Amino acid sequence: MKISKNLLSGSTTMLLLKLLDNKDMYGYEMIDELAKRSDDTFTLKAGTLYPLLHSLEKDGMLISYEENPDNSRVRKYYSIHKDGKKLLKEKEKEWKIYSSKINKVLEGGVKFEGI
Amino acid sequence: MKISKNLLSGSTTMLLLKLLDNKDMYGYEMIDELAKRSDDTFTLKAGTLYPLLHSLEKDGMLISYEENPDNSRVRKYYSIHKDGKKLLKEKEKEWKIYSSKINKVLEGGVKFEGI
DNA sequence: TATAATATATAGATAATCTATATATGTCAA
DNA sequence: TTGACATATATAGATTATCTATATATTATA
Repeated sequence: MKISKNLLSGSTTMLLLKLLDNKDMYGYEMIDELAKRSDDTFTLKAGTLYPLLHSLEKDGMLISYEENPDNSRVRKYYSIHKDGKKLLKEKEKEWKIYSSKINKVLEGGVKFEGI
Repeated sequence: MKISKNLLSGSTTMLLLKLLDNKDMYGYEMIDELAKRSDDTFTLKAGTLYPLLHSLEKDGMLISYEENPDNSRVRKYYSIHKDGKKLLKEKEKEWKIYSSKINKVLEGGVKFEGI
């Protein structure tokens, strides 16, 4: 099932930060890794990713550096910074609240598991 | 915690259909009921709600009628239609997939409870 | 009678996706 | 070696769902 783009809207930053919380990655790798980890549910477009990475770097959440670890082509790697880790924690907390409240409404006011 | 608007984006239609799946309501009542059921997490603005109701009615998901059951003022009630119920089922299915995949990514690839 | 809450409505702003396009490198088959 | 394709990064403009701001009218309350 294709997930509508506006449902994904708002969680993309959290997902990217989560990927980078595990290890440094370059842009294209993040697209592949996110698709892999989500069983092809989240297939981010390059036109979405790169501007988002630039803005996260501009805001001090990420730091980028160029490298070619396999001696092929130079790739632009991103590393999560201190503020990025803090933002990730906030986004995860927000997600837990948001999803539990959605589930509560769907259950007709009955409290769902978790939270 | 205030939930950022773009995280809510895309689930508003599902939530409104869910409310109307329980009983007919008028616009302002939906805002109150959604806030109540979500512990004030989802506080929809009138400027968001009314255009959305109009578009859902235009698409045949809802039917509206005017009534004043308490003999005070006339209110515009909305009733969920057949296509609206179908759309609600789809949206709920999409939500379950979406949320489980987000949780899977957050758990680092480990499967979460449910789904 | 004035003020606030209720109720509906619409125009325009904002923001996060998307598509489309551009450019360049690396791989592989003909 | 040349062409085609996948990889990789980038940006401009379109789309869309929310928001804010504003308008209008009714009802309740001080």
